[in-house]
Amino acid sequence: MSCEQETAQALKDTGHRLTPQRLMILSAIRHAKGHKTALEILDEVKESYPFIDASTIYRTLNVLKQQRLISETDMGGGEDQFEWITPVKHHHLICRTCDRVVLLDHKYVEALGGQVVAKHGFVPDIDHLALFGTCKECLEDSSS
Amino acid sequence: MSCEQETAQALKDTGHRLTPQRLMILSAIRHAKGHKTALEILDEVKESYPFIDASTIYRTLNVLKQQRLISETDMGGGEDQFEWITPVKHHHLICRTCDRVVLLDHKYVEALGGQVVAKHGFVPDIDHLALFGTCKECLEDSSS
DNA sequence: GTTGGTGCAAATGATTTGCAAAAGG
DNA sequence: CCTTTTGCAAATCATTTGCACCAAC
Repeated sequence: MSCEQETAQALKDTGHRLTPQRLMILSAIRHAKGHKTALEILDEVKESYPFIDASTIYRTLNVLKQQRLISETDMGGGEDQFEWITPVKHHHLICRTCDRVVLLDHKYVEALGGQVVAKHGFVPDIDHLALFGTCKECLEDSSS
Repeated sequence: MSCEQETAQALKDTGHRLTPQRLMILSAIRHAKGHKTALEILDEVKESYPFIDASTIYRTLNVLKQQRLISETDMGGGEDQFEWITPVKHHHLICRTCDRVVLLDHKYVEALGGQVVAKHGFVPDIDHLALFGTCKECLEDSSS
């Protein structure tokens, strides 16, 4: 069974329907390199189907989020970022000074997650963490 | 020098002015037990000074955030939470199922921060982290 | 058919902004 | 004085919602 079909089945199993709109939205998110905002997804789907409405995007995104097929992250800057959840997770270090974004390997975050489970029995869904701070370059600039 | 005066000086040093409105907003945040939303702060200040406007709250909050005197956290649910930054930091585990909020000691998060610095030279400002997931109780409920 | 989904338009609600008046230093 | 800050009103802008129609299953 292909990945697409698995997703389709997952939706059906939870009483949801498979519509062309949803398939287009799904495709837009899955084929994105990184994250996309709801409005970016809207624009992309509109290219092949101009009748799509923003409300359909938001409604579908909420369904996918509930199914934990996608993650939603507030990376600062108004619009939330949506991304397909993959087994290989990554996180972001966002510089408050220059807005640079540095990738953070999941293993560091995984360690935190493990401790949270051990200590509190709470299982965190850390699919996509965004940490704000100051990057190496800006630190060097400010100290010089 | 009292804490209040230190704050006042910090603002002055960066070219900001000390107005009664700012002092009231400052007081509302500092005396809050936990976090407060911008509109909650607005309501509180309005009790003693009804002419205060929401825009003043937002503008002041942004100034204080830039000075890193307060932290802003998206804890889900529309409005961001603002909180006075203290040396004793704490974090939250928020259950997606029952909305319960569990406190997380800073030491676990501190370890992650240390690794980020060591690996990337990036200094994260993890003043108030919010992790979403499933709490112990809800996990037990769902498995029974 | 029944239920869930869509498009449209209108509403919502937090946050922002332009501007003239007021006040801090 | 000069510049920042304020209050007010209006504007933004992402997201949500009510509703009639349509489409999955």
